[in-house]
Parts: sequence; structure tokens; C-alpha cells
Amino acid sequence: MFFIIKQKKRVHKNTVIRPFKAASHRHQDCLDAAIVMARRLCDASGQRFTRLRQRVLELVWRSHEPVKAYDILEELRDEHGAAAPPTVYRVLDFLRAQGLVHKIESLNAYVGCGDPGAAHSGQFLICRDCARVAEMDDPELRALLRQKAARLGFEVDGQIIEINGRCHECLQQKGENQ
Amino acid sequence: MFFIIKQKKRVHKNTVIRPFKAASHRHQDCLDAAIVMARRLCDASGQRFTRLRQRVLELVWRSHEPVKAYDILEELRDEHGAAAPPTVYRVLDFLRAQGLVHKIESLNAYVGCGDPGAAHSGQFLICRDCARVAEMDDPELRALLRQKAARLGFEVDGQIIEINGRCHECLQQKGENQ
DNA sequence: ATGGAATTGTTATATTATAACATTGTTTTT
DNA sequence: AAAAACAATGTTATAATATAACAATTCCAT
Repeated sequence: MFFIIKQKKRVHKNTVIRPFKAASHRHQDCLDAAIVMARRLCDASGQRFTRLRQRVLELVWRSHEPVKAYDILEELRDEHGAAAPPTVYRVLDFLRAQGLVHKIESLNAYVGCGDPGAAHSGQFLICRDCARVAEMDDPELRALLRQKAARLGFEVDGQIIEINGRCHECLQQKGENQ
Repeated sequence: MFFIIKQKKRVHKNTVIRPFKAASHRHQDCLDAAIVMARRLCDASGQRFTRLRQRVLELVWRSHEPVKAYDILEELRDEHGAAAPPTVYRVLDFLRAQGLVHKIESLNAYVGCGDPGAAHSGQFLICRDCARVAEMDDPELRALLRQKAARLGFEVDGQIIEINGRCHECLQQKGENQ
């Protein structure tokens, strides 16, 4: 008797959560998507997605480069008079708690999360030429890390991974300039 | 014809560069070793291992917990009158450039490197109970990271890995207290 | 000993972040 | 609808981290 086992072709789960987008991409779409998702998530979890919170999230998503807290602050001041550091940091803390925003520790700056909802601490690729940031959330990487730590008897409950280097586009440009 | 291939037992290269030491360890030995290595390295590379630099390195190695720049500053002031932030930051920059000290980005704090000489940006395990830090430098981990990044066309030239969790000792204690 | 380079000192200020309490806004209860 | 309870934001002050710019000192090679 035979069992024909259909070998499931290993689906390559896409671990790229926030890719390096082509220069030509319609960034407004990124922004819109982020806001829609944020609203949905907040609704679902009973949190209030206030005007201020939305505005800060928009500012974080203004580009694919990490944004500094004090840059956000300055924008808010231009737009709406008041605003002091706690305003910004409180909102950033809120957005981080919801998984909508990540902090890049090595830059003291903030980026929008490409896949909020699935709580995670991603793995960031930081291009030193264009300053943009991509985000991965790779299970293999996480697993290996956990395994290596376990060898020392260490129990992982969070990881910060920030990789510096050059993105595809900048590498190409470098090639052209030679 | 046969070839007998002696399967080389995979030597498990020790990737732990700075372990969690038992509470009972003679810490003076850690400190002494660090200073000796530092002097040797500086001699070899024609750098000056001055009194100040040595003193700061000693302060960084005072324990296995990361040390804050301003704590070092305070110590220096107690000992020797003057001293201002630039003094400390300059020395820390020097020690980092020599690979003698690492900065833990997520803590804004500094730890001594367990294996200076071999230039590297290690992988840090940070215990959230006892605050101590261990350092690994695992080639597999580095390779996987590089490989995953390469899939996105990203060329890695440095990584920051800081893992939060609980060290072996603290896990054991937690067990006892239950 | 002297000129040049490296190191350290000094003063001022920039950058990043939080504490503590007051006010306003929103929801729930009555 | 008024009041109570809570969440969010405003406001003031200050803490914590880090660098710029220039002066003084120390060290080393000649």
C-alpha cells in the first residue's frame, strides 16, 4: 500500500516586513496603509486613535528614514502652536506599545512598523548611504539567536537587531559612479 | 577503491567571549586580564595606554554590568578633582576604537570587551534581573544575518545585537523562590 | 631643548528624555 | 443632563546623554 505524500513545497514565508521601496513608489500609499491599519488595530483593542496620535504616526511615516523625536516636535509646533517634549514622547510610547512604531536604538530615532498587529521586535537594515531603514522579522534568525543564547542558559525575551550597511539601490549607484 | 575520510569532529569553537561568571569568581582576575591585554594591544598598535585610559578601562571593568559615562565621570572627579564629560567620552571613544570597550546602545552604557584584538561587534546578552551582560561572537549567527540581508540585496558591514532576557543564575533563583 | 603631534583640560551648549502636576476631553454612571 | 471616573494632553522644569571649539599640557623624535 502506498501513501502518496504530497511534499508541500516549502512556502517561503516572506520575512520582509518593511522593504526598501523603489524610489518611484507612491509613498502616499505606504502612509495611507499605515493609518488604516493603525485605526483598525486601535479600534480592535479599545485604544483611542486620536488626532494627535494619528498626526505623529503620519510624521513618522513621512519617509522611510527614521525620524527624530525633536523633529516631530518641531513639526507639531509649526502646525498647532503648543507642544512640548512630553507630548511627543508620550505619543511615541503609545505607538510603540501598540506595535505601530519601532525605535532604532543606535540612532535614537523612530520608524513606522510595516506589520503592526503581529507583536514583534524586528530586525532592521539601516543603509548608511541613503539612511533608509528596512525591517525583517525572520523566524530562523530569531530561532538561532534563541538557541545560541540557550546554550549559555539564557532565556530570551526580546532582541534588538540593527544591521548597518548599504541597500541595493545605493550599491548599484556606487557601481555606476565608478 | 575506498577513501577513508576521517570525519573531523566538528570542533565547537567557543563563541562566548564574555560569559556570565559565577558569583564566586575572582573578579580581580577579570580586571587584571583586561588591563594586561589592553596594554599589549596598545603597545602593538603604537597607541598610548595612558594613566587616564587605564583608569577608565578599570572603571568599565569594575563589574560585569554596563557602566554609564556619567558614573565614570563622577568617579574620576572623586579621585582626581577635575574632569568633564569630554574627558570621559574621548577616552571611551578611544577604547571603543581599539575594540577594548563596547557600547550597549539600548542602555547608553559601556562594557569591557572580553576578546579585544579580534575586531568585532559582538552579540550581547543582557539579564534584566541582575543587569549583567555577556558577550558572544557567533560566526553562524553573523553568517545567517549576512545571508538574510543579502536576499534583499543589502550588504552588511556591521551589526548591533542586544538580547534581553534572563541569565542562568537568575532563572535558577527564580525557580527557588517559587 | 625644541618643534610638532597627541592627549587632556575647560567652557559652553546641543541632543535626548522624563518627572510632576494642571487642564481638558471622553465615557460611564446616575 | 450632571457628576464622577478615567484617559489624554498641556505645561513647566529638569535630568541624562553627548559634542563643539579652543586652550593648556604632555610626550616624543629629532
